[in-house]
Amino acid sequence: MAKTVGDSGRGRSQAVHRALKRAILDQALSPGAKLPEDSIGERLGVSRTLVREALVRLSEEGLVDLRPNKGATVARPTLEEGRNLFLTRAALERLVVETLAGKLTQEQIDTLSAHIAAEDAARKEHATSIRLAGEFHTLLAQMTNNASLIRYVNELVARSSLILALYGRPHSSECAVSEHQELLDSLIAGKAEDASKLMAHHLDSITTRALLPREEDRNIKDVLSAYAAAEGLA
Amino acid sequence: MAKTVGDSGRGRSQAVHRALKRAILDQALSPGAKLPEDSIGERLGVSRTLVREALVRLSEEGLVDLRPNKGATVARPTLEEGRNLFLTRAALERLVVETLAGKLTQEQIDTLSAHIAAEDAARKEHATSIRLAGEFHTLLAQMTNNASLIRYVNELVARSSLILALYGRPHSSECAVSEHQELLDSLIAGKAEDASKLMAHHLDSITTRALLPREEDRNIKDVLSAYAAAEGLA
DNA sequence: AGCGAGCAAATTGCACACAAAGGACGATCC
DNA sequence: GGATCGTCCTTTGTGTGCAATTTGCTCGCT
Repeated sequence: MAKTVGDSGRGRSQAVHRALKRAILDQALSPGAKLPEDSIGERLGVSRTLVREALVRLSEEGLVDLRPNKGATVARPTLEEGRNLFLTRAALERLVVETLAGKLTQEQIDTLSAHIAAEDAARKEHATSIRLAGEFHTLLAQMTNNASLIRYVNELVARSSLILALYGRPHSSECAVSEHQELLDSLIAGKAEDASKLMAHHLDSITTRALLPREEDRNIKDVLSAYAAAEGLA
Repeated sequence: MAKTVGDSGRGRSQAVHRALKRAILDQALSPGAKLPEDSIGERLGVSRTLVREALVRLSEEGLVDLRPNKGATVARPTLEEGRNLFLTRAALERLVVETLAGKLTQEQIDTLSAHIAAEDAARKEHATSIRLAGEFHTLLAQMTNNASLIRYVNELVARSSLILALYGRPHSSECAVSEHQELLDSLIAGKAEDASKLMAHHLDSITTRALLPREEDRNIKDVLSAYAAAEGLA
């Protein structure tokens, strides 16, 4: 394990954190997967101490579930949580666009345009395209210079990947590229209202069109309660 | 500092976390204060390991600054960050009231009314009154059943205490009790628009009326650069 | 005096060791 | 045959030791 001095500007636990985060977002580790401290540490060449620290951080970010004495697993949000999450996202991203409308510098505009082009180019590769779509949103957030806003949007976008991984329709293009373009146009034009509406619609359409329940995890309780009722139980 | 076995459903690091959080919010530890792992652990009767874990959590919550090799200090947000934070809060709490408008159960209404009464009663005690005012907002968030929303509002409310501790006008009543009452009335009446506006105004008035710069920490760099220029340095 | 090298104290970074909890498996007892 | 209990094994919880880094201070040099 390369331990070249500059491993990171900072402690190695950050490196572990990033590695795991990346793995999760890439779906190399799928929701529900166990994350034993030992094996991870071994694999990454660090002690459990550091892995543990990274796991704590990830759990604070909502990417990992940490259950006492039972260890860590990749988070497995419910569909309900997913919907709520997108609601929260909408609230925050609304603030993003309101802040940005009419205030983008040329440089920022270029950055965003380039990104949209990249999204368009990568349209075929499902995985890449999801990642890029997310990045567009974090990119926007970044431009607000509002630290807490940036942090939360980043976090929610990351978690959205999990949601989509679990409940996303197989081949839907979750973030229509054209919608990003329209949004950008509104922002440039300084039409805060329009941009706001577009963003709201954009996110809303994900929950209504792209998310759908999976058979295999209709809540066990729900399933059982139906059967229970049929049998006059509970 | 009760340390009775049942400390919490969970590990003792949670207890440490809560203890520190409480201490910070009570301003027993003021912004900028050093938080050495050793002394804290000693004082709380746990090892550095647990303290460390708690500190990591607190830093994720933004209550503590964690700098590599330099240890932890109670966070010291800038005024600018403070303003942005309230902007973010407004965006989220807007969602809270929109979600809740016209949907409160009688029980919830009672809870909120009782809380407002308590706020009114404690109006004299500055510290208590700040805490209660914050709790009103977290209470509202709680009622949305939206996990991420709840988490973020809690976090932001907590951080708001820090901001107010640093930049709050000495004797301003940061959250006018009457405003909470009005807000509740609108929510009960199901007037989402009104409630939304009230909340926005409520939070906005804090930033415009209650926050003011402090002399002693005009950004050190700014201050110094002025002096440096005067002296022909840098 | 002023300045910097270098030493010493305090603190963090990290790994490891041991204790305890949870779970799997098999023996035992109705 | 099935349920229950006990034992072993795996994984987590927590304390402690040692290395590394930072910081402040002293001392000698200019």
